[in-house]
Amino acid sequence: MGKQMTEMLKGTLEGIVLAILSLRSAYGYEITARLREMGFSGIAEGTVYALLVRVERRGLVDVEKHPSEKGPPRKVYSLNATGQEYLAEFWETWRFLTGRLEQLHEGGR
Amino acid sequence: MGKQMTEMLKGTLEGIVLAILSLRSAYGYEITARLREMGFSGIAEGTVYALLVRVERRGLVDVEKHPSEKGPPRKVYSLNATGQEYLAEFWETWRFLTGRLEQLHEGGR
DNA sequence: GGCACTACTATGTGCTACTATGTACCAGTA
DNA sequence: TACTGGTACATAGTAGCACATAGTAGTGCC
Repeated sequence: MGKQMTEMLKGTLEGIVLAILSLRSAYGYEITARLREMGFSGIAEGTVYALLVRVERRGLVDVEKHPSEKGPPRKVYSLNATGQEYLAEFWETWRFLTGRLEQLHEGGR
Repeated sequence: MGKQMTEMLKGTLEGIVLAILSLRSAYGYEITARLREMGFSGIAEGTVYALLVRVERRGLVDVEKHPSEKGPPRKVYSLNATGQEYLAEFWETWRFLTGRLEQLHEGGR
């Protein structure tokens, strides 16, 4: 991963994961895989799990344990009402930022 | 400042400041003021100065001292060739991120 | 038995933005 | 004179995040 991407992901990765969960429930390993499919090839597994622990502790997601055919049981996360509110705020903040940056980028030519 | 914004600015604020400098040279206090005009009302002065020290140390900007009518002399920063390359990378990384997030946002409805 | 894949957990590090505080210089004003 | 407010820069300490690394543990295949 580039250093720029690493820094830029701070703050946004959380929103990305919550957005993924808003589409449908998922477990950690699955989320990591989906991120890779999306092109975030360098995101460390540990990062995703740590993030999930955080959002769980903050009460943004609900958790259920499901047995897995392979390996240890899965912790399936789903976005709850608080999480949805938080995600809405995230999108607002994101829109503000993109607005300013587009402005700057266009001003540059 | 919202907590989300604070985290999201990590990695992007640097790009924003470099983008400002790519339009024209500026000094710290001026940059802070321009950020406030842009709507980033909560960005601390200290943050901007620390950031400028960083980018100077990394050789992304050139510095000149100019006397000021008021207060201590100004340190005027201007983006050099290395900085311009770095900024170009920043825009690429940014475009990648916005692409993925737009995709997610649209998939959400 | 060794390897690859699934699935989660834990520790320590580096980087960044924030808060808070301080220095210093000048202009206006009561 | 003393005080306030604006200009201009600097720094020490804190919190949060992504990373690297390592470990546990089960399954299936050759």
